[in-house]
Amino acid sequence: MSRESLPKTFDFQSVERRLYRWWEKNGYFRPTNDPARPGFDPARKPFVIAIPPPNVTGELHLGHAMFVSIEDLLVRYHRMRGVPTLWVPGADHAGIATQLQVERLLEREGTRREAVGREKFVERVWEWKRKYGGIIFDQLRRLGASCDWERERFTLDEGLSRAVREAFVRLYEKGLIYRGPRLINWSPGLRTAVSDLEVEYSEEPGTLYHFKYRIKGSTDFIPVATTRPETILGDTAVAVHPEDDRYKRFVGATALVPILDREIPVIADESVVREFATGALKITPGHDATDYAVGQRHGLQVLSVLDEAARVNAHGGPYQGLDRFEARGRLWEDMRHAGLVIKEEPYTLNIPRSQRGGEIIEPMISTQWFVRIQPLAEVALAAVRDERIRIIPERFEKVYANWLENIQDWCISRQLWWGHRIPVWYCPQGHQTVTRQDPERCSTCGADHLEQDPDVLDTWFSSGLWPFSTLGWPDQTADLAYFYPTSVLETGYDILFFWVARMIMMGLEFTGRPPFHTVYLHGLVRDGRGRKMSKSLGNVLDPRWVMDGATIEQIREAGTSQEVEEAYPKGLPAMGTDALRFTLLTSASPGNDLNLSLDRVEANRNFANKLWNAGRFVVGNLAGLPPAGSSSALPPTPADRWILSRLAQVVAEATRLMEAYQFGEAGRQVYEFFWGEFADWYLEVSKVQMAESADRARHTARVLVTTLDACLRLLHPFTPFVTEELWGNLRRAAIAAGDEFGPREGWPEALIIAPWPTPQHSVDDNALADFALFADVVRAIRNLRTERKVPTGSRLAARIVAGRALPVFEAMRPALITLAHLDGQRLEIAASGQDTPHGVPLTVGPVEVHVMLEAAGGQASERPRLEAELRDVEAHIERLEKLLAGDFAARAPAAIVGKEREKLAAHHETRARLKHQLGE
RNA sequence: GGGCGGAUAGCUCAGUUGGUUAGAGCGCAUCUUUUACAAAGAUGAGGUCGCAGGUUCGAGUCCUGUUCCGCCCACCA
Repeated sequence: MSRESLPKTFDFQSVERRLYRWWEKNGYFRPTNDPARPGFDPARKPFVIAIPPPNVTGELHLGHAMFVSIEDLLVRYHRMRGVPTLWVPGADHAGIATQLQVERLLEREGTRREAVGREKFVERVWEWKRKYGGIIFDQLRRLGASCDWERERFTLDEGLSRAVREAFVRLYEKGLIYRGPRLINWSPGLRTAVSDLEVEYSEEPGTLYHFKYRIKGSTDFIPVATTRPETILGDTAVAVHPEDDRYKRFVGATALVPILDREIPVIADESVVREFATGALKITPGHDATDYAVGQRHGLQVLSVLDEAARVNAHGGPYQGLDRFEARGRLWEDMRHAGLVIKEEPYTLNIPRSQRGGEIIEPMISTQWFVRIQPLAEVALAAVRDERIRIIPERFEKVYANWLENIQDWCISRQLWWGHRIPVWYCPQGHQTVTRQDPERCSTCGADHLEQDPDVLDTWFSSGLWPFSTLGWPDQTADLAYFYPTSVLETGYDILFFWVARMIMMGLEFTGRPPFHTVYLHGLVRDGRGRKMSKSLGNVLDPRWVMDGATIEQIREAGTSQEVEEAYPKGLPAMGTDALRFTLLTSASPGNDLNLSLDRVEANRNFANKLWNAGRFVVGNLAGLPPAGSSSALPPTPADRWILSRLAQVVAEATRLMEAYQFGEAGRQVYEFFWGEFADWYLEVSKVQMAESADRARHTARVLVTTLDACLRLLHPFTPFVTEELWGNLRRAAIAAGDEFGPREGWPEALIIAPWPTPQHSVDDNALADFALFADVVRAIRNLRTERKVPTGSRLAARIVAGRALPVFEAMRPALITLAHLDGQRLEIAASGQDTPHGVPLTVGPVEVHVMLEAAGGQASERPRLEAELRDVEAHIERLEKLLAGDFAARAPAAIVGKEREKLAAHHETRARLKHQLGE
């Protein structure tokens, strides 16, 4: 009956949502040991992951699919190992990204944020967040993320805002936060400062402008080159190398800024590269980082010539009000007329662009808040160096160290409205008041007219607190005491500096402990040809299409590449969450980018279906099982011993690999075992065994249940849905079939909380060898059938000279007949051959097989094949004998040498067989 | 300029303490719709593991050099 109740293909579409709701409703995502609940045991060590909080503006993409797959795998694995497990979900308010969304909304309404006003605007953003902020969580659920949703957090919620405030005040009080004018990266479009990390440099063709810097009171000039002529307006020195014979006589002279005729000094500085361009350098401390450093060394004036929209300001004289690029052109033309232009040459520029939107960033002097990062960086560096934190893959430890060793102070203020307002108040005297509670009066002079700093904090400031702020910090909550530090921090290597390093710094600073002991970094998901997925390339693959399918119209509408269209002209078939997860988990290795191929996802969809059907077979057989006969104690068959030995090996190996963070290999091993050994071989043999007798059937069913159950458990962290659904059916069928089919400790209520398997049987090496030989014989006969084009339906007679493997072949006789399509009436199995060999001779190691092909050619035609085999074997023998005669036998480990000796012995045996068959 | 990664079958990729006949999926060829599964089964073809040296009894795996591709960091205008 249940055979009929299970559909032929796995209908993941309907199953996935149902199971997720069921898991969540039953509370399986909550930690089994919870400080808030009765029976709490503080001594049990939990496994904890803080989710990398997606942006509230987020749309599900393959990066999410990747992190959910890996983190959910870890979480499910530890949960099954019986460890109290917590995965804290949440979202990031994502300052700029979210503010832009709402600004765009206002634009459509025909207004702007400045017109709406700060308070109203922020309210609009909250409104927007309430409306769309939850969508990303539904999408994470779709991927199977088993987070504890009752602990969901948001970087801008009340508790986390308090944490941010506390962190800021503490750093301020320690003198690690300061405010001041510095050269920072300015985004003229967004009108805010951004951090060094938010700037990307892109090589672009441009021009190097050569011109004359006139010397005051002389007709002499110094030739200077620049890529940005408009910055001439802000020059406050001309620098030459102190030992440059061409120019050193000018040092100390006064130069005249072109057009403006402002007087500036000529200085000498070692940093000037004599060989580059003209060998003389104009210094613009107000708009160039290098020049800023030179200016600091020489006490030069710092002149800002651009306003916040990157237009020339009053210092620019006649160019005031012009956009920087327009000013560039005008100034250069004016200089040409003034005879100051030498030449223009094509030059490749390294242009700083905003990571968001790509607009050109202008280095500018601006008063901002900074974190003095050195002391924090040193502690963070030590934590990795002394292995309190381990990074996987290891090579990123060097990248991490290199960054922290050369780190610059962190600009944390942003001129935005959406975010954590900087908790600093100014009185009319300009005193700063920084407190945990909003102050009434100035802490210095007592003035009661205070104004709060208008800026907000960099989003990463709050994310840096994430592992502990989500657990209640700064309050010493029970959650914080029990679940902190977290265990593994898993994320993409692209935010190692942005997020991981800052969490480590902040965690150590505020809690005195590393926020996690392991950092696992995954690579970026790229398209099938290795390109970054981007809207402009039109190669973005939406994970929802992969899971649920997409029509060709949907794909075209999203502007996805030809590639997908060509491969799937009728649209993408639905392939399910499990297939996507398994693909991401098994085809990627840590820290390496993955070119996702849809073929692979499809193959794994087929794997899910394979699981489903093999499971269906086992479940169906349980339902139709005959009642037990008189003698229920039967010895296991060679096939039973083999599969249970292999299962024990696979369980041990998969567990070892999971512990070693080699998830992909663990998944692949179980895949190979399930499909290539259990389904392809044991299942086929089991059909024969089930038909033998009632007792044998029940016995075989137990092996089937044991193996399937273990495989489903091993695979559950990878493919949670198909395994849970199947396991539920298996459980029901097994319970109905009798106690003997259950695990000794009974069936748990759900796979998600079932214990991770441990090896239940010892590995029987003889059983492994016996079955390998059996399978080789079957393959050899099948091969012959194909080679000789024997019709599928016809059965062949055969004679097998099994030697010492006789008992195995006798025991496997019925399976041999079925799998090799032999004629049972005319199959002879003997220990040794007495007669002249007849039929087509095959040699499988120590076993000699003669297959009777009535219609086929004579025995003579077999000579070439047998001779070829003999040559092959003799080559092996020669190689091995040479190997064993050399230093190898003396120097290699005994076990390795022994293995080679065994191989040699087997080859000798084969050679004897072949010679015998050739009549020698 | 410094650092890192990749280069393995036609394609996409595995291959973690070096073990001697290198694996998978897709694709390809031939056969099969046999009651778990055609999203399948059976059989097969296909690789001097980028190149050159070295260490070792033994190298895809370790070392050195080198070529191509990609990434990160960096104050030569």
